[in-house]
Amino acid sequence: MTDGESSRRDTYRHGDLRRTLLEVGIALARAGGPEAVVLREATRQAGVVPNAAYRHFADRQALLDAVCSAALAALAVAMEAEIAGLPHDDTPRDAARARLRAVGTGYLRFAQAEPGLFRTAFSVPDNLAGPGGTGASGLTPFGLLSAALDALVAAGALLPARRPGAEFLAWSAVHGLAMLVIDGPLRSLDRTQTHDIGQRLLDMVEQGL
Amino acid sequence: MTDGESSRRDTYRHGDLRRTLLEVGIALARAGGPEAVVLREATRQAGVVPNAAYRHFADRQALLDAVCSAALAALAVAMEAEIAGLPHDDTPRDAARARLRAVGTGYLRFAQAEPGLFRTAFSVPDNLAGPGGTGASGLTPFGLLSAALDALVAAGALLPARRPGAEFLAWSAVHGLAMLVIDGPLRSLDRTQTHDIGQRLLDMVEQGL
DNA sequence: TGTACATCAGTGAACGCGCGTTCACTGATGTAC
DNA sequence: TGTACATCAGTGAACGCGCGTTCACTGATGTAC
Repeated sequence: MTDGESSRRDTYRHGDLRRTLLEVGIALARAGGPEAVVLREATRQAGVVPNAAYRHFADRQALLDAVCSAALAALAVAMEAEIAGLPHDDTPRDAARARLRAVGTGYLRFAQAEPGLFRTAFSVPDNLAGPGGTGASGLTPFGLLSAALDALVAAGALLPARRPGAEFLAWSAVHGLAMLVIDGPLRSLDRTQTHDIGQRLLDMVEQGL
Repeated sequence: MTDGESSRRDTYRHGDLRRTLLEVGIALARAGGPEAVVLREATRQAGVVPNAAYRHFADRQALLDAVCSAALAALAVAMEAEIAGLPHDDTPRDAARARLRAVGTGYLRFAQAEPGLFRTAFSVPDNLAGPGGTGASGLTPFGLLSAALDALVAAGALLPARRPGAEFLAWSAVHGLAMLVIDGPLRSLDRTQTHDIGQRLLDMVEQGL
């Protein structure tokens, strides 16, 4: 908890410790990835004694799960924002193609802008297709990808026979690039370069699907 | 150290503690990934007091680096083995295509067969393009991919204009699938299913490059 | 409107754990004579 | 071939660290009368 936040605390009761712990946990994940989400550090920053966390989370993993859901939600929001920025005057076919690209671009942008949260979002694999972490549309990142591919089929830009499992192909490509960019040998590239290679990758996916 | 190994130790001197620690370290990484490479556990299994490790490695990171190099080497060997199994009577064009596929297939097979080593290989990103971890050909995994792409250009199966940076596109796709399969939502798939989706992914790369 | 009381959020102290790492040491090895 | 000695690989003991988690507690809050 920052000084600004701790001044909120007029009594020895905190007020909304659960929310504060979650926010601090997200900040920790943002800065250092999932392994940085440490109970003692979270309570320290919340201005509270370590075991106070157990009033609100069963254990460390429960806090991490909550942070992980929040990270997935943030990713979904970033992807939705990318879609929202699209022009509306395209043909249905072009619009569907642009939407798939936007999904991929949003994913890559988020990974680069928030590597800690990105790594956290994928640290509890079960959450991926699971319930947690949706954006305004109510869809998970995976759901957004699936919907974009469905739209591609509906617009006649993807053969229905190629549809099954296509999310895993597209996802693999984009996820792999994200990993190489944030943790791997491409991490020294700047924004422009990664954007370019990202677009080439999305060309490859579009062409290859 | 196993009982078999400890019986080698006829004196209080170990003989080849460096090698033993490295081998134990590799076994730990195989079983639990990079975070399982723990100095105290390695010395325990080597039948030696914890600080004995410091005669052979500057610190824990130095041991991990060595294990990481070994993991990269094992990956390179797996990829080379996949290439070596290719038929020799193809046209140069088909042979070059098959070689790229073999590189990808070897990568995916290794990731699934040895997830712990695979994760360890990528835990010290600098090693990727760096000196450590080559196979019999003297090439790193990255080098094997580059060479396969060069051969594709030489055989006329890839436009030279598309060659620059192509390794990152191909690598992204395959690396992403590997991650989804070992840590992500595809980890419940069996060998056959992952092989199929892997081949579809390689189709996409071939088509899309 | 005022008082008695149950609830339960946060306290204070402590636990055991395993880790990486440092220190001064001992005693088997291999070399020089 | 035999002896003296320097080297240095492995020992034994200890350190400080930060972690997650458990325990019995206290005192502010909000509700029932």
